[in-house]
Amino acid sequence: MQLYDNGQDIILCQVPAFDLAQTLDCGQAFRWQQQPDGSFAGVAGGRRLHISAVGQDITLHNTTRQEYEAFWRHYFDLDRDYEAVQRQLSAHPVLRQAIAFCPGLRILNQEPWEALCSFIISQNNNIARIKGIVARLCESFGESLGEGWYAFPTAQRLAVLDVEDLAPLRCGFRARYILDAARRVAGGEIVLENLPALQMAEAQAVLCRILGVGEKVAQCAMLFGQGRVECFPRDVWIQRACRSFFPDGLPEYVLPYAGIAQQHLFEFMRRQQVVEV
DNA sequence: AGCCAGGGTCTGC
DNA sequence: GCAGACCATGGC
Repeated sequence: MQLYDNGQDIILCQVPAFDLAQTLDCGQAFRWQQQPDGSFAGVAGGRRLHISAVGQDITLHNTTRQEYEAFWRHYFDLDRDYEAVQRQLSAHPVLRQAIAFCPGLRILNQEPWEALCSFIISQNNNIARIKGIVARLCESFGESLGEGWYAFPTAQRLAVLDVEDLAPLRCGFRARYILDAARRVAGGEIVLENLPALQMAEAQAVLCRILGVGEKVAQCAMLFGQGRVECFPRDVWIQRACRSFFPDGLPEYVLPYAGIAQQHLFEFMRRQQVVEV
């Protein structure tokens, strides 16, 4: 994969397995907006980015080589061999179909707090509405990045708020969940950065101390916010997929990358309206 | 109008 | 351990 730096943009040539829409609009992140020309604009890690693609050539606009190396390279998971992972998962016929359906889907390495908070908001909710709530959360309490863009608010900022302060978000019963999470993280009771060192069950138990965090939200927080690609969050779509296609559980060879398989299945099920057996 | 959405909590057996 | 009510909100 060749990299060019023209002084304004970073250009990545022939990036394997990277489709912007499949990756940024698949329900794993909620802050990317597709532009009329098909490119995407958004914020991650307190940084604004505009990203576009021509074929497999990807351009990161208005960023630097340093920012790319320090952040975006890992955020877009560019050091993982997705073709090898996809080959391994494709041993199962349904996964082969699901991967063929969105072969350019990557799992983003989002910030731990943003992932946790976003998926607390996701519970018993739909993606369009999650995006709206997250947008209002950032506009209300995130640091301004100029021109109407805002960082995701820190746990410290949210921890001092009260339920009434979150009323404009219209997030319903989730308001007190957000505040409970923010207070535990800001107070140091839960150090998200330390969780990857724990066994998965142990890390999950820590996350589940937060009000409104159960197994599914914890698995999402670890998959999307802590690089744990073996996590397998089971939402209603994945439950249906498992009932239909994996009644005896996932095959052994899927387990190390169950989270990647999961995201392909999620898109395959919800976008294709796959009928249950 | 009723059902569903990237679920979880609380109560009661 | 497990079922069932309940939780806010909005799109269909």
